[in-house]
Amino acid sequence: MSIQIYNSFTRKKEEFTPLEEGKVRMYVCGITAYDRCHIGHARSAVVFDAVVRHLRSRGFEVSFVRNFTDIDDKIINRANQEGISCSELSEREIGHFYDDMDALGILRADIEPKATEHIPDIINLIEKLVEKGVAYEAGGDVYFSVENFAGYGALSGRNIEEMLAGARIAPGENKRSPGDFALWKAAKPGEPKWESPWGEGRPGWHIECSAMSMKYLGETIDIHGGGLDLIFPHHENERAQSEAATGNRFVKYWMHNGFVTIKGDKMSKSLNNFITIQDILKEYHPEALRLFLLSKHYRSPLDYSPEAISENMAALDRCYNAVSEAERLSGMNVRKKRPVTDAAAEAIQELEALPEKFNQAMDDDFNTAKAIGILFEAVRALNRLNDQAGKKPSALYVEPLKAGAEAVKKAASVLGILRQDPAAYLKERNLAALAEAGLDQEALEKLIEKRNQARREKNWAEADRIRDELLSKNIVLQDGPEGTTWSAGRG
RNA sequence: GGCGGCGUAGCCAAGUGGCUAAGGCGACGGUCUGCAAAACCGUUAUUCCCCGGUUCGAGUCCGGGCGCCGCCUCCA
Repeated sequence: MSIQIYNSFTRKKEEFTPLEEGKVRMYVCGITAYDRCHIGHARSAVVFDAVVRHLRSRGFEVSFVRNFTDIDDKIINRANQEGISCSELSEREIGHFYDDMDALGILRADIEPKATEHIPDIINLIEKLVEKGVAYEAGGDVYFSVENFAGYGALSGRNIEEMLAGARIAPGENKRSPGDFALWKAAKPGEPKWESPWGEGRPGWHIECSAMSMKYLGETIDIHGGGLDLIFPHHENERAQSEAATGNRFVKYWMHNGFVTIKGDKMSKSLNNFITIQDILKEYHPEALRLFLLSKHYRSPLDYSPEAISENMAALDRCYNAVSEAERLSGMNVRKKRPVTDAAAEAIQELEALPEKFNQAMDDDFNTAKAIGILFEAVRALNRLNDQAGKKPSALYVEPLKAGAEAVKKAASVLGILRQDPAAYLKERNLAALAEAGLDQEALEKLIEKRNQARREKNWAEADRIRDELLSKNIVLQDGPEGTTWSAGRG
């Protein structure tokens, strides 16, 4: 069974056949480093992270490039507002980007190039375009002439006439035609600038991705990704520049993720309805955010709400509990070798089928929603196995428990969840809840002992009072055969 | 106006022609427990926005409505 990818260019699912067998060249447009990242950025990052993880788990050698735009109008404006230099601003925001991405468990790209470090490559590419007659210099600017590139608009599904009808030339621009876009912008006073054959200036936005993609991955690459909003004009322009320069196809598969909406509207700076990754992570575990971002197919819109993240937190807890319990049970020293129950045998079979089913879902255009469903079914099977192994211990459960826990963790790792040691995850969560309740472990143990004393005396009212008091502080008590344990609630 | 997408249970969400419409959250019942919690088991959409059509057969294809959203300017 091959991998299918929805190609935005052809608007249908296609069988994925990389240019070179077993290898994948992939480029994803990174951030413009001028502000904190919001959930929309997180979605794009998490989606393409899952793509890379899955391709690698399927045995592909992936060369993954993600750029930083570190010179741009937005950066210049923001730096001026703050009274700092553009490089100070972009360095700071790249630092914030890494803080957020590391927390989310986003793998680093193999190469993470910055526009300002590739000015000579950009200038070379522009020169090539000027030589070929598809770009022209005007007043220190250089523009790409869209009318000289046949097929402009093919990616975004629009034709030149329509676009020209609506487009206008802004004051101060020296374009010949309203559809043309800047490859190089002449320096204005006080702006960062570089020497070029057309005088001092700086690169336009689109050209950097073409230059860096071609430099590190070659003239044609397998996958180029980004948010849906990049299709036009960014990717349309990238494609035009690159193919005009080389005469070859630029990208084999274009992939675009859908937006994060909030109350149904697109999250954006102008509507002022965005929420930053940093803010979410103050409230929620990063893996709960990841699970939420992967809970819907990557091309569909995804509506954000705090409740939605909470729901995923509950599901994540269940997964960690199951794996933790399986690991605990498999570590117990049991000598008896009584055969496993029928229910356990069924659960074992289900767990054995997990990798195949999971891969099938992911192979189908990275259907993470389906894959998560399959993972959760496996978690339920693992719990069933835990149940049986706990009730009637047998040495014959040890291997299936270990294998089951491993299979669940392996599948989860493609989604980038269950990355923590389960016991450590639960402990961390519990200690955080304890701190929030204003208790320390000793005080809690005392309360538990006090309650157990009451229980021995069958003073149920007092026992329940203590339990309810702790519950109101989000500490849940569980009475088991081996005594009373406690854990953080899901509040 | 042009182009594109979406409408599946209380909520979120998979499913694009055919066995019982995945899965999660929530709710309810059972096992366990002093009672609970966790876990497990069971129940929770005779039906997929509406109306027509194609077909032996449609949530899935076609036509027409209604509703929502996005792109067309910087945007993941």
